[in-house]
Amino acid sequence: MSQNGVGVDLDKSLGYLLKEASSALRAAMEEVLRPLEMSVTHYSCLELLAQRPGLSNSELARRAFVTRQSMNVLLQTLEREGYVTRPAEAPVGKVLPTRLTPRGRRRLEKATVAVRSVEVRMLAGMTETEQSGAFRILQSMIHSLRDGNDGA
Amino acid sequence: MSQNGVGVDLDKSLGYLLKEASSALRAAMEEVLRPLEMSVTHYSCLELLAQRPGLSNSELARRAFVTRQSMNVLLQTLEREGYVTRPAEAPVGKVLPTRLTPRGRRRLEKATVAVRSVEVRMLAGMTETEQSGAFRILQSMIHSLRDGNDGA
DNA sequence: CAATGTATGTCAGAATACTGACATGAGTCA
DNA sequence: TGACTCATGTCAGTATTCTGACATACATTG
Repeated sequence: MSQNGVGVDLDKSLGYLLKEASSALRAAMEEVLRPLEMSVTHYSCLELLAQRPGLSNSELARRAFVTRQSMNVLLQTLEREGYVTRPAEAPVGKVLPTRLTPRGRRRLEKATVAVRSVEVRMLAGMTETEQSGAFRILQSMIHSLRDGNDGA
Repeated sequence: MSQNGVGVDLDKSLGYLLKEASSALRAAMEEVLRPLEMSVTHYSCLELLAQRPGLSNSELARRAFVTRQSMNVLLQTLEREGYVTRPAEAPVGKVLPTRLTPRGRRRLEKATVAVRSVEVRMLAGMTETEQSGAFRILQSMIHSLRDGNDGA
């Protein structure tokens, strides 16, 4: 109606839709995690550690899409509350491998169930074929975006 | 390798991939906008106003995926710097329709070109069919996630 | 072996976004 | 008309994340 032909056209932009979907997913996760008094970032960190025990602070940060400084303050909190442990001294270099405590594992279990329900809901109405199609397409986007990071 | 069968399996999770893609897109946008001294949120706001002149603060907030309080402080900044204008009094109700100034429009133009190049890069390697497939799939995810927001 | 480059953990301050709260205006309904 | 509900704009305080900076540890290279 009031399009001025500038060219991006948010209604048809895949980038905008990507942001919208990601935002909706985050909101849905926050909603089911709130009763457990856990934030999305907390959950991500614990889930990462369950699947890759011994991950370092920096590695966790990269995989949770935050800076290592942010992850560090999160880990300090989780450590103080007894959900994760880190050795006092680094076995090698400065890298401190982090692990879930039994308490952390218990805390994660409920959250995992809640979050899985969200993912199931998100996938509702999509066939197997569509799901693997979505998988490929998202990977393609990520790859293309990362490529030109330092390109002139 | 060290999968413990918990069930989510981030490597195969569409939710995780969605977050990864969204994060990569945001990083790419930040990179091309940095030389213009503009943040992604600034750009989003201006682009929204270009396509939908007269949008209110609350509407802008919803479409930029931030709270109306955050958008309000952003608008105050943009207004002070002369990129947007709002009437001193609301024509109807409390809603203040916001509009781009010529200066704001000029500022947006360069940013639009930069951001479009990112979107083009993201779409590289995808056929037309894949792009419309991605569009449908993302819309499906959004719809499914919004549905259960007030369920039990 | 020494120099350099890269990656890590961490502290401190700044920027950004959020939650809570309030008053105001419009719509609804009896 | 009056009570009620809802959405908006805005102020204030809180929380979260980021940027900048530093020391340390390993790998590479001459």
